[in-house]
Amino acid sequence: MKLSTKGRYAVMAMVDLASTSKGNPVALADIAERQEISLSYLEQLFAKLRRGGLVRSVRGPGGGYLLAHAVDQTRVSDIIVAVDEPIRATRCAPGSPTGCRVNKSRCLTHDLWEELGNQIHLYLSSVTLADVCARRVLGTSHVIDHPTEPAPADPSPMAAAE
Amino acid sequence: MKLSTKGRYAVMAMVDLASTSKGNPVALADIAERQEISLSYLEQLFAKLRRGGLVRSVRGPGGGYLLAHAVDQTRVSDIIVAVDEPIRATRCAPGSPTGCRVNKSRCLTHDLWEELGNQIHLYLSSVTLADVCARRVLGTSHVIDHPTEPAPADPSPMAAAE
DNA sequence: GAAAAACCCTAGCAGAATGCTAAGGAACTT
DNA sequence: AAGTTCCTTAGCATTCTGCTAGGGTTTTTC
Repeated sequence: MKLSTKGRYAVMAMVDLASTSKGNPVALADIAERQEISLSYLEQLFAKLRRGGLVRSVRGPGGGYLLAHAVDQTRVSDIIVAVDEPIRATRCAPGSPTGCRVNKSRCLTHDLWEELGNQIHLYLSSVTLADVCARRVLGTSHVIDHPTEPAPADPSPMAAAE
Repeated sequence: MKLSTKGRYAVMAMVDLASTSKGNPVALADIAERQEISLSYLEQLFAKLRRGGLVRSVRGPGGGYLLAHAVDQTRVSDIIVAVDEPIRATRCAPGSPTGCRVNKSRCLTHDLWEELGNQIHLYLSSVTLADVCARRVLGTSHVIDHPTEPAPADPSPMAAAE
């Protein structure tokens, strides 16, 4: 899982598609204009989304793209996974626990990143296109409990993910 | 907040420092060798960590770096925030809700990314250096509840965060 | 059946970021 | 004073991102 801007563009386009299409195909050119994304770039993204089974295409005049599933069945995590290249195993191997054993502490951090990936996926799996369209996204930030003492007061409020 | 490999290197180095130092300064050259990171690159990272108030430095022979706070007071989120440049506001402004109003649906996704950033920060704030050293990282993946129907069975298990 | 509208595919490219090297300096200890 | 370590800046090769260019293929409509 790679959290890049590419995934953000794909989600923006899918939200546009979901909120524009009432069962009719939506032309990429329309999405490109509304979202201010280059048409050719969009075409590349939708090619991946189609291979991932998230959208269906209709060719010819009056054609365009359709959601393959209902809006409440299309999860944000699926979009990002479909669009972003899976992995670039620079140092550690992705899934293998024996992959990185150069040093103990490196393996320790490996566990941390893996769990972080789980957390991110967990959250993005809980949000569907229907949620984003209906603005049902904010307001459920509650603390993830963890087997350690609670952290002190936050000295540096973080910048947003963008 | 930017989740890059730079932050991973910094966390690796800080874990090494935490587990090596018993109140004594640790030379960067030692960390560089153990973690197989270029010394000069490490120096750049630790300059940022020092400016962020996460480590103290001792110059001269026998010198090196010390944690500024106890291991259970140093959170992973602080390390990443200190090392990664804060933001590259390509399209949307980071905190301002009025920043991106080119289109309705773009603002909708903006909320999504902001909440995702909160979730990531929340998790990384809950993990301290002490947790990583003691391998108290895995095993607490529970579902984040969300005001939507539960997603169907997962068709595509995700690759890890690395 | 031709024209037009849309999807489809590949190659490549400018700019930025990443990870790193190089070089020199400043401060501290012995 | 000499050595060890931190500290800073400049620059560079590689990779990724976002995009352009240019060509298809399929389908509908006239």
